[in-house]
Amino acid sequence: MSVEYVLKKTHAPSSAQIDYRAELNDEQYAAVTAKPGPILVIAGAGSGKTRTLTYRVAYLIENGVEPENILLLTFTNKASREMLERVGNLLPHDISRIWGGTFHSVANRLLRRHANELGFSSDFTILDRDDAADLAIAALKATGLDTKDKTLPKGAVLLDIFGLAANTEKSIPTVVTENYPYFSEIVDKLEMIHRIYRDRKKADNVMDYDDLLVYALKLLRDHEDLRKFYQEQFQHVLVDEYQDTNKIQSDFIDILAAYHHQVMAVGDDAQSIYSWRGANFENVLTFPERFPGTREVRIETNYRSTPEILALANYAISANTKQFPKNLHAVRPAEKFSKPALICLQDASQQANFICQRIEELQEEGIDLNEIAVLYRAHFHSMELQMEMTRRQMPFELLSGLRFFEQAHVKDVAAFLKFALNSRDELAFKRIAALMPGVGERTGDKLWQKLVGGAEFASLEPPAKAVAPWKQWVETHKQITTPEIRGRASEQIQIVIDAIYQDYMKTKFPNFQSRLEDLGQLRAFAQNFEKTEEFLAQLALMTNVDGGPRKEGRAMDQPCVRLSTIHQAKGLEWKIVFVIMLCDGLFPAARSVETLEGEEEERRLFYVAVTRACDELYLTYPLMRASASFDDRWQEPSRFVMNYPRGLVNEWKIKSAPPAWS
DNA sequence: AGAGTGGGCCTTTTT
DNA sequence: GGCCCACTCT
Repeated sequence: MSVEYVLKKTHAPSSAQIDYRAELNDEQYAAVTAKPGPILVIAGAGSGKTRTLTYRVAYLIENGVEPENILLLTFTNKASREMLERVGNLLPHDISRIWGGTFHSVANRLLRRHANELGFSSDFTILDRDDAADLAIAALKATGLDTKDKTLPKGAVLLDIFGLAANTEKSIPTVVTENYPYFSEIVDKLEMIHRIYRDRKKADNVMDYDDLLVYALKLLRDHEDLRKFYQEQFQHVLVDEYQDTNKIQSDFIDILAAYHHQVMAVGDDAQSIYSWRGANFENVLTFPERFPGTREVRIETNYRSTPEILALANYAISANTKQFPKNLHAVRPAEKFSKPALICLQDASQQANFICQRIEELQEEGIDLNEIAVLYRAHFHSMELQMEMTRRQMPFELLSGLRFFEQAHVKDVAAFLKFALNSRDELAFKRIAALMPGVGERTGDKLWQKLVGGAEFASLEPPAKAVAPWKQWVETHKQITTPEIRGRASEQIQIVIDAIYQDYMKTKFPNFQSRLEDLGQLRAFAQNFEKTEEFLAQLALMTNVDGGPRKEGRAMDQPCVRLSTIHQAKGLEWKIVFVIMLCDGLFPAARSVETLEGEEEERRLFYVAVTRACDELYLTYPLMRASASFDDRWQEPSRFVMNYPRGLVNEWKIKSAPPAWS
């Protein structure tokens, strides 16, 4: 395949400002300066994956590729922003024209331009998971099925089934057979619910997360002109975390790259942790088949961790049967105190105590709190630790749990804006309606039916109790849809707060002040957008990691410990890492170890966790999980920390604390 | 009939 | 802490 025009020399390479040879190792250099064509980079943990991608982008631009001809796909907005920032620091060029972002945000960008080709209008709104689950249940009800029937799946489960079908591009029956055999009796019903759910979204002009990918791909498949346009535009497609792509994402890449064939896919099969979302690391394996002439580069030098930490990581992952052979080696010298520590505690509160105490000691040694992270399998594993840190006034930031956007008050205010923008948004309408006294699900639905039946919004008749606030809503709605204000999200938010929402909040929430401050931040965030639909889309696609402001009783920018799920920690690193709650059944999760695939994915997750650590790694497990709502339960240590070879870890003895109830 | 409230039960991971 | 269900109140 000849693609001679790609490295056209509009800038002479001699003007290069970057000394690639000096700044990269041989493996990285080979990837960064590879000739045009498909490239597969197998990069181990901590080997400079981000660095390689960043320099590759810089290299392309220095060699005359225009920024808008580059598509850089990542898994999180944070990763995308960091990479683009680093490219910007390397080059004097204007890099804002690079197409960079998550699969979902790039799909969103395409769909905003071309939604009308698909029967949507370009101001469609995006459903978050809760909204989507509600709509799925509404679809179930619409089929006439009995919602009391316990054999029918709940909204979240429906969504999982539909989502897996979308992400793997399989039919509902296939997904049910392969992944949900216990629903095979009701597969017809599931298909019916799915059809209604899909039609409802279209009628309401809303899309769920999976739809962004589904419709973006459909757009390219069904419209030859658009397909050609974007295929020609994206001369270079670069993909981070390729091992976590699923069928629909890899098809999206393949179709966009079908003209230029210039894809750089970077990944590590050992870090594939999203199979439950349809991710299939065999995409890595089959890449060379799909892109003939693929050049393979392996980056196996780890710069991040001490050899002792890496030894543990390599030992842990070696138990997996399904993996590509790799030889990840450390460049850092062995250090005296860098052997991972394994610590057994009585229960979760003693564990929390130990961690806080150790962190305080580290602080005294001069370690910055920003250099410390505590990682766990599931958000609720961090509860006792959060309480202890709060008690000690130790500043921390939560990367897991509810996102900024998912908090009720943020969603409420956003609903006003959504409905103002898209009067077909049923969920937004019903959400606001339900804020009114005496209005619940039934009344909300009746009012919606009247509206759909052609009634004027202003002439709807709510129950007597709700008349006054309803009038206020009508008035507010008028204000935020005037031509001057429509589209200006920040002002709209202020109007909604002043006119109606503030009064509601005072009566509804005990922590009214703090929520009001949240909304102030929401307003500030909204000022970054020129159009309300851009603001709302970004809000829906944003995770709390990506800048959703969160405060746990601390000032902004104050150093703090990070508390994160391992999934959220992917791609990040800290000097000091604690991995907690290493109890069998919690990590690995009980439900995951029923199959070999499940157990191996948990082990990869453990591998990801330990490879986040640069200098010190602490593995802790409580013998008993005590919590307010559960009976105390004895726990077995995680299979991932049992039977280590001698010398791999230091087992710390903690003198037993007085029982929690004394 | 449908909105609001209190008690019991269980907790994966996310764009 | 959150969700669901059953019960009570309007």
